[in-house]
Amino acid sequence: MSRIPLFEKLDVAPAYRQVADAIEQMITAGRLQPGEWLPTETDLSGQFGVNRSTIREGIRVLEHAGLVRRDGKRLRVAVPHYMDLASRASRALVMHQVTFQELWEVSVEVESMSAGFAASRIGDEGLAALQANIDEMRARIDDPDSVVALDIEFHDLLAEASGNRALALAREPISLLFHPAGTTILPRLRTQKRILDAHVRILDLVKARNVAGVREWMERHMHDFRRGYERTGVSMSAPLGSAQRSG
Amino acid sequence: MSRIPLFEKLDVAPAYRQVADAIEQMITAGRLQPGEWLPTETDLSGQFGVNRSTIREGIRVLEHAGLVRRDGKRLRVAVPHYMDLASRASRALVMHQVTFQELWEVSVEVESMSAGFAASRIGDEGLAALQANIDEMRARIDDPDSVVALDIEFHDLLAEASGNRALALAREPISLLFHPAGTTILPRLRTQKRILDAHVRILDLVKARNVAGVREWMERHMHDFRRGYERTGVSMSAPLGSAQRSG
DNA sequence: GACAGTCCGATTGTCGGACAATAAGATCCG
DNA sequence: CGGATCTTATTGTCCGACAATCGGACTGTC
Repeated sequence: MSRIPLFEKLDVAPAYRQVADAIEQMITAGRLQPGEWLPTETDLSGQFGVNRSTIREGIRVLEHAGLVRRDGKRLRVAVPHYMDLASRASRALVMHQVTFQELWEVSVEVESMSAGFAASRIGDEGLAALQANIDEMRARIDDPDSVVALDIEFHDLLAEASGNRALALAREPISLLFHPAGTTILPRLRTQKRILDAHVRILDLVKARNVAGVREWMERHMHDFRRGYERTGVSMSAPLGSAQRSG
Repeated sequence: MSRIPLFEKLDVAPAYRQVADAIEQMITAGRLQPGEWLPTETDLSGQFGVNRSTIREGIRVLEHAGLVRRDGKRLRVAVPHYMDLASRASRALVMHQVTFQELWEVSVEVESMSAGFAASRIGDEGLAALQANIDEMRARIDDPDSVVALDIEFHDLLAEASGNRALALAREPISLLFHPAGTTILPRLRTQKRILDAHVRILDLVKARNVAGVREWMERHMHDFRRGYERTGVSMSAPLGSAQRSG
């Protein structure tokens, strides 16, 4: 059945894809700097020698990939922010029927890592932001939705303060998926106070630059979350999204 | 200047985006199952009441996002594989001028995690694949390019064997960026033998289901890599991609 | 019956031209 | 000089068209 291929599979990419690839390469090669204006569609149509419709199809791709952004009417080159990718990544995870077990396993260590780096590198603004987050959570302690949102924000702030963008990128899709999980758990269990206490403690340890301590407490905090999840009765090994339909 | 807004900012998204969103939502809501055929462009054009060109622009977006795939001529719904996203994620990292330091920091723990899970869950096929990888590396030990590729494959295999897709997704963009790093290091340092030995050892520990041991060795292996990188003289805190232009 | 060759319809990829809406730039006016 | 007005460039969308190509039916041969 499978012979040694004599010829390479010749790839005749449609024109719109070639257009997208060409522009993309131009950008990644640095010949089009972020912030620069992209030529107009008519212009590109002339340069590539293809119809404007074809150009448009190509541009749509780049636009959605976050490589070019619409500023007013015209297009300019942009650096894609992770967030654009994260949402698609988490959708992929849901479609692959990833379980909460998998999600949580990774999160324990990733959040611990993130908190650890933050403890060693955080600056004054970072500390202030975390403090503000805690204050607000204390004020809204009775509103489960707010608490969930602030909980996630707390972790996001830590990740930001970690000063490691590779880490931020890696954890973002996972973080996104914790939101629906949180909203299903909290209202049922009313463990808001417990979350707040953990955050206070973690912030204290971050302030003290206690890397080992903050990592330990973060792990404890995550285990807490897991226990909460289990107590709702939703199976840890059920695919995500089965219990969490976000409207 | 800024009054209390009387009306919400009504979001008049262009038609092609509405088309893309509508189809995307149809898919994520499960009303279009993966594998199903998508209606033809003319058909969609009729259903949405917009021109076919507009439909096409919308479809391009989904296609590039990996949500629909071209099977022969027509389009069918697909589950996006991480790999589609990973390449874009790593490009984002490069454009954000992430440093090797950041990359490595995360990798130490992520690879350790991945190896640890693999040790506790790997099956016979997984072990066989790792063994095959090692055998091949031994055979090609004198070809630096092959060794780099096999090195990365070894780590990818471990991640796959970890049985955690969230982890696989998170580490993939990082893994991709290690490839150029590896190709710059290895030919200069000739540490192929050292890599091979580490892999052998790691596989042994995985076989022995020794989670703690495998994690420790993986960390050692990663520190080795870091030392190699440092010895090339390239700064750990220089942005990725400055030294590593992949043709 | 298996197989290759041929024909036909459906579908995509691409094209050219067109027009309304609107943002950006230029111009005029106080 | 600042603000209102006019122009122009550019995008978003449409229409209609055609060649290329794929899938499937149909046919003839062995």
